[in-house]
Amino acid sequence: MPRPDVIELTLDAIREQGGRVTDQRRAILRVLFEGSDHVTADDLATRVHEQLPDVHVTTVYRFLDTLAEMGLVTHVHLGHGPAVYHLSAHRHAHVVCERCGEIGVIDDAVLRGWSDQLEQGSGFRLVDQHFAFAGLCRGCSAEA
Amino acid sequence: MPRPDVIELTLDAIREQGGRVTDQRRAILRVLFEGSDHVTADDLATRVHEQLPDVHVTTVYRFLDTLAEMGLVTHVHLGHGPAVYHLSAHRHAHVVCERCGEIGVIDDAVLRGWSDQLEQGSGFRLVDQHFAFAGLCRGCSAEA
DNA sequence: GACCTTACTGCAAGCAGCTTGCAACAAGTG
DNA sequence: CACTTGTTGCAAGCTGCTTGCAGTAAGGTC
Repeated sequence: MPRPDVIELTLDAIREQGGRVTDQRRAILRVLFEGSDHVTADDLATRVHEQLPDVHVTTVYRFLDTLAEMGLVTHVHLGHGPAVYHLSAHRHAHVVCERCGEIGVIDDAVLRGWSDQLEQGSGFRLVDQHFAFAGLCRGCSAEA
Repeated sequence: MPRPDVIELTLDAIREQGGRVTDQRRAILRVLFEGSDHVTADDLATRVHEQLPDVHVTTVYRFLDTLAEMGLVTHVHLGHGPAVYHLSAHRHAHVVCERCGEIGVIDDAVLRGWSDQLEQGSGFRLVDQHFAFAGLCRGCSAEA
């Protein structure tokens, strides 16, 4: 359970920029802050429904958008299928096993190294990984 | 213009495995072999229409599938939006500029290096990049 | 060349994952 | 309490595919 204040602080920030605080938003934040990373919008809605059964997915998407604009959440595409959302604070690049779907984390320093290497070659820098890298986890690559 | 034989050879291979050769398939192959890399299924259909106006996108998707099973083509997701297809022979990992959409190529050796590095850490290997890496090209990263 | 099997095609419909338009609602301000 | 305007739920729309199905036609056989 997160300290309640992070939620209230976020809501204050929303109010400060002219936004409004609603039960729906409070509930969504609650799930976001207590929940695991890598939730889809649909997961979020389902979990919000335990507290507030009538919140529409549309509302979830729209609020996630708002939070994204505030820089609070980001989403990542792990492959085909829906995007997953997480707090920006937990930002990191992802590898997803193409076989079993296991998610791995790529260290920031490692990614920076790759980016530097790439930049020397083609001039591209790797950014803010919005799309996960495809891979094979240890188990699956042993099997294959 | 590709030598006509690559197309006919491919069609022979299709026949050999019990597939059938149709005008549609010949036209699609023509576009695939002469065309640039990074075409969407829709692009393909449009360009096929110049020769054969009634080919349905569904047909394109289905034939691309067949060709993929034969190992001849692969598709890559460059970001949001449709996937792009190319001959497997031209396979390579991609970086896409998040700002202007420019596409860069990642050298195979480089990718292998990254994969090895990652494997030592988390055990994941990078494979066959089905999803492009997000990045910024030299121009856009200078501007930003 | 006729015949027959069965792959292929086009069309319409379906589906996932969002996004948009809109009328009803309700935060927050004075 | 009234009023403004952000927020919500719902229905509909949109993109990028995928599926079901009836009709067409490759390609082997006689």
